[in-house]
Amino acid sequence: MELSQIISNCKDCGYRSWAFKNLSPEELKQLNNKKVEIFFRKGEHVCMEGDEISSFMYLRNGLVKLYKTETNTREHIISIAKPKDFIGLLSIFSNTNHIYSITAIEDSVVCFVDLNVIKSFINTNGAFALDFIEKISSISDSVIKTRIDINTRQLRGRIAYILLLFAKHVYDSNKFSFPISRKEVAELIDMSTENVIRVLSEFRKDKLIHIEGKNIEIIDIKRLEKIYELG
Amino acid sequence: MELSQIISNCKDCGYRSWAFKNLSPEELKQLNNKKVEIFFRKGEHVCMEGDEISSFMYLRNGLVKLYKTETNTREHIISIAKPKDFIGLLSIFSNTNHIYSITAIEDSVVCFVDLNVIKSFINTNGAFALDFIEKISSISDSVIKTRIDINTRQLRGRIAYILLLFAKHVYDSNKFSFPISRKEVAELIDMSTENVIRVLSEFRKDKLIHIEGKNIEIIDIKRLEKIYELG
DNA sequence: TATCACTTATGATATATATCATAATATATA
DNA sequence: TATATATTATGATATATATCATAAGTGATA
Repeated sequence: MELSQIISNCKDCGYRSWAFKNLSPEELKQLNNKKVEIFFRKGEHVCMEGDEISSFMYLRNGLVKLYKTETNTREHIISIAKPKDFIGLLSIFSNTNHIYSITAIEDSVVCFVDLNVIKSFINTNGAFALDFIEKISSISDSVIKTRIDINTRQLRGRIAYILLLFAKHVYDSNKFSFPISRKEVAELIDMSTENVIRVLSEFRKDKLIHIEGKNIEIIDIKRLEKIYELG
Repeated sequence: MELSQIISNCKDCGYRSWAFKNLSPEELKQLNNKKVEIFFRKGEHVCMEGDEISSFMYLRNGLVKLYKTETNTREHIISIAKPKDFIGLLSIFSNTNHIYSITAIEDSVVCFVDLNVIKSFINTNGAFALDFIEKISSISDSVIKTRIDINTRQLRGRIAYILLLFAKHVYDSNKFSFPISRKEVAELIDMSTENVIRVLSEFRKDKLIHIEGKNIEIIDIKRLEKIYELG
């Protein structure tokens, strides 16, 4: 694992107003002193299942996957986190060790904030605490919602879901490069790798999408949405 | 829906030390004034998808199911909540309206605490806020873990899971009365009603359990655990 | 460049699961 | 109590999905 630390200041961070708007200048200085910002190349581990929890992790840039290792050759991906997501989920507040592993699936920048600092802010700054609970609630709940959305659908609906997820919520474009392999898609939506490939081929034959290796273009989003809605 | 309000005092509540231990006597009085404790008979709705959120709901007694309505005849159960659980999940902090419905599956007592009072405690009482985040985190995360546990298993593993869940975590006994119908089990673990019944029959034939209507007794917990572990 | 491992691809087959059909039993309701 | 309705039960069949097998393409690396 290669770590390269980035030196930047919380008070100038574009996301400050979003996640840490209720901190005083003094608290921001504290935050800045107790955070490390680390660059991860695609494929590098951010943290591993079992590691001791010491930081609150915040994705500034890139894309990471949150997963559990099932067997030697298979993982189970719980979610894909985007910038502004708190990537450790809530277990960091109720466990001493990580119950998930996190790996960058694109070049990413993760902010590691000393968990004790966050806790002290919660303890002393009520406005921050309230805002903080709202933010973590929203992310945690959307993970639950996504799991249900996926598991109540069958294969074509799941693939449609993933395509729409990347197009709408990650890349904001109908044309994007798949950041994960077909095998990882399979691990994310609970199906076999072969069937992920097969359904993508079907979608191509049905002229719903263009595929060229990792590059995907959605060409009939209306019909794709219908497939998703029907399950 | 029949509501019967119960008059009891928070300061005498057996669960106070668990959920609200960091409140001052003054705050406890405030809590007491802004809470309603309601008795629900089995089958009665605690709240419905779409209802406006105004309370933080806490299960004192009984058992409730949290679910989304899929079609006229089918629901999707997200979780079964036990006493001490915050039954609204975290969406109550990030939404204005409930995204799940809640129904009692056993006679239950639910405490409704004005959400604004909880928020004001978070705002002004740091120790409470910290403890509170730990509690809601733990419940939210266990919902995610349960969903994964269920969906990575096949039918026999799922039924084993549910049986063990009720025996170990709900009733603390190998002998219990199933609080939900086979159809509801199916809705909870994403399988067809017929197959829930079928697998239960198989388990009976394999001498893993005794069944007599709703009454279940686990007679070979070791083998049941093995089936669960194998998936 | 040559070799190796991994990913994508597709067909054939096996397996898991859902659906349909029917009946017995239990539960609710008039 | 009688009747309707929902639940439990089981077999037969259809469908969805996984697994196995094979091959071509891709990327890493020595």
